[in-house]
Amino acid sequence: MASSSTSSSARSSGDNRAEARLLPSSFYGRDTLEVARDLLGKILVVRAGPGGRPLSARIVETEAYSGKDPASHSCRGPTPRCAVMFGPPGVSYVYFIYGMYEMLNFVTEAKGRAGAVLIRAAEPVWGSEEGMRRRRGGKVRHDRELAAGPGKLCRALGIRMSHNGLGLQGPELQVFDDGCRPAEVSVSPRVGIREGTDKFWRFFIAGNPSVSRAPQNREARPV
DNA sequence: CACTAGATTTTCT
DNA sequence: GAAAATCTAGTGG
Repeated sequence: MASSSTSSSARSSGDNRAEARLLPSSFYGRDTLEVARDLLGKILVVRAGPGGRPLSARIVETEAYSGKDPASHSCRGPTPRCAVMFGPPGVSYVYFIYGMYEMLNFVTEAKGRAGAVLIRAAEPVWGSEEGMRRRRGGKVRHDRELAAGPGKLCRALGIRMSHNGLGLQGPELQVFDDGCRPAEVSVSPRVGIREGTDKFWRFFIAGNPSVSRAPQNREARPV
């Protein structure tokens, strides 16, 4: 592998035409709904540690959670679990749920305002054979299913509670813009919540095979 | 295809 | 003590 890990460029997929640009923290310090939509098509890179082999995947499905919305962990103020949502943007928020699964979020909004985007699904770009498939237990038929859901995504990429509060500028976590723009974006109610179901705050790339198969897909509409 | 139950732990009431 | 921003395997039509 070539040197210069300090460069903001990165070869990500088989598409080397465009030079990938590391997203600055100002990208995240905006309205949560805008960040959730704009994250579609971006490349997430996860490194297990210094010298660890990177895994990368293109984000294809997100959800917005912010402020006092009853569906958001932030709705009752900065509890120990969700305190990071109130901190500076461009940081990871990882929490554990259902006794089994980690969930990966990116903190949004200016410091002091609570917001986060749940990364619900991604399309493997690099490392699916060596890393992701092994982490998923080897019983996944197609690459497109490796990270087609928030729990699956964390399993495939090796995201654990130790990733909570890490900056998205690296070295463990990075998000790149490689110039790709989703052809068509759809919205729907968020998945797995009981309150706030009236809001269409789930975003996904229409027709992408790595989008999770959620009941909400029936209610989806183009944006 | 639709629906159900079970796994299993952190957080808050 | 109950619910939770989930997934899988199983049943039945």
